[in-house]
Amino acid sequence: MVYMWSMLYLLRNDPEKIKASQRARGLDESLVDKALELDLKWRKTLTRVNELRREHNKISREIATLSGEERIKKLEEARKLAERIEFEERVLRDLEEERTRVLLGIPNVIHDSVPIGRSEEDNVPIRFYGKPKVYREFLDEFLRQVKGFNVDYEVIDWKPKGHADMLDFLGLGDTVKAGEVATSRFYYLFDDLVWLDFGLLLYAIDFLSQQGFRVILTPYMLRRSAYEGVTTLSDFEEALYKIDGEDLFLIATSEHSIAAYHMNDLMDEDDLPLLYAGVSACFRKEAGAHGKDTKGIFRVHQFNKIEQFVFCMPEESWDWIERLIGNAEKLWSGLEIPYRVVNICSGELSAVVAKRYDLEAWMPAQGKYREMVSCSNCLDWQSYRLNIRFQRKGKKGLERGYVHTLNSTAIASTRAITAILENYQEPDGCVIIPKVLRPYLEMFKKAPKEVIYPVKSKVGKRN
RNA sequence: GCCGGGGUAGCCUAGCGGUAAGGCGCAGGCCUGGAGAGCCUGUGUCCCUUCGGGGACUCGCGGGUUCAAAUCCCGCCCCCGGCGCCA
Repeated sequence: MVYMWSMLYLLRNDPEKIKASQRARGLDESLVDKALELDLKWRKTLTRVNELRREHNKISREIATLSGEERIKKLEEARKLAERIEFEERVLRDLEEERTRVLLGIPNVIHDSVPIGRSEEDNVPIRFYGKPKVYREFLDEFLRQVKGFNVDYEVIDWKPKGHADMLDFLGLGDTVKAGEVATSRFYYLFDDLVWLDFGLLLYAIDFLSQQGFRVILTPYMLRRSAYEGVTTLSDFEEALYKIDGEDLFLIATSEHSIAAYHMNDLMDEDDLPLLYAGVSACFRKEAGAHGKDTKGIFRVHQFNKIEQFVFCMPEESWDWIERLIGNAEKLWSGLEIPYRVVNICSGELSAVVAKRYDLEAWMPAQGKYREMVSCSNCLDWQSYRLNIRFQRKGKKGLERGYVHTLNSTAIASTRAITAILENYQEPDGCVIIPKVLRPYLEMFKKAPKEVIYPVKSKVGKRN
């Protein structure tokens, strides 16, 4: 069995598969032919260089045993050969760089089960949970999003407040002041919402640690060389904050620091899978999102997140993606928040990912299902770039290859809070606390236990 | 930040201008009633192959000197110890 980098393997053995993936993503498929040609040239050149080097090594070895005329003659010969080798090596290096550049630029090859499509509209819902509260005016919109599934729902005649309005109404959040001192998309949260934030995180790590996930706190910054292994170049401009004057980037998710944790590692098959429940703040520029979700805390530059991360054997990753989305569903059905799981279409997938499920919570005030969880199989896209390998006993001694990596949100705090503020909102604006979170609030004397009520701000500037 | 020591194959260790030595682990083979011990071979990356094998590369990373660099020179990264600073 061959376990080379899957992209190079496919290029040499099944280039049509890469082309089909490129087409499905709406990208240029001629890159594949270009890579194929470069690879062929590179291999030919390498063979030639190897022959020259062999000759040079032979002469060089002879020189050590010679003296006088003979030695001088061979020295001259070696010098000339070295010049030629230098030239050919430059050609080789250029070819290799170009081939690598093209290959690294090709997005992950999508899985057969990924729906072909261009936009959000082409994502395919596969499961629904819960009984959404649907405001009468959103009924058509809701039915459209249910796409023929038989989903039980409850029509309500009062319009829930949006989560942004709820921050003001409850007096527990301030995005205006945050905008003044930081920029927009930041927030101050107070009291009950802080307890709720922590409660959500604790709930998630308590659950995941019982599923065999190792709880892990990670660096909040990574150097570029590590970061290049986990994401695409465009993310460095669009998503990541850079520390001024230093080779450091704030992490957008602990997925990145966890993947990087095993950079250059070689794992025994017996050690896999490795399961991690990452705990971290996440920092995102949201550069391409002007005008979207500008109010409130749905889309922010900084939030807390519990992340599931798996390193596994290649043949197990398609099983693991189902288990990860399953874990996320257990957490969210535990919260009793209505959601649907969608299979993300080819055109919406990032380059890193071969397949992705999103878990989208029903948002009663928006009349929409909105993304809460993103669950992805990255195959060897990250592990190749980070050089994370496994070894196993094969027929001819040890076999080595690249592990597969997967990641999935468990709970991202601010988004989960928005979902709770809208789904657990009573007509009077109070918010019931999901039962499953209550144990994690019990331990704090001042934390809310059953209901979040509006408060008058002690600062008095707002409300 | 300063001074010293260090980074060698999966792990540990030698080598300090002449083409990576040794040990452990692991795999295969011999031996055995079986196991162990012992002995032999192999052990990273890549290319070519008529599938027998042949060859190149690899000593933290990147340059330089040389016919030849793990070894000498320059820059950078990381680890350990000490000093300084510090929650």
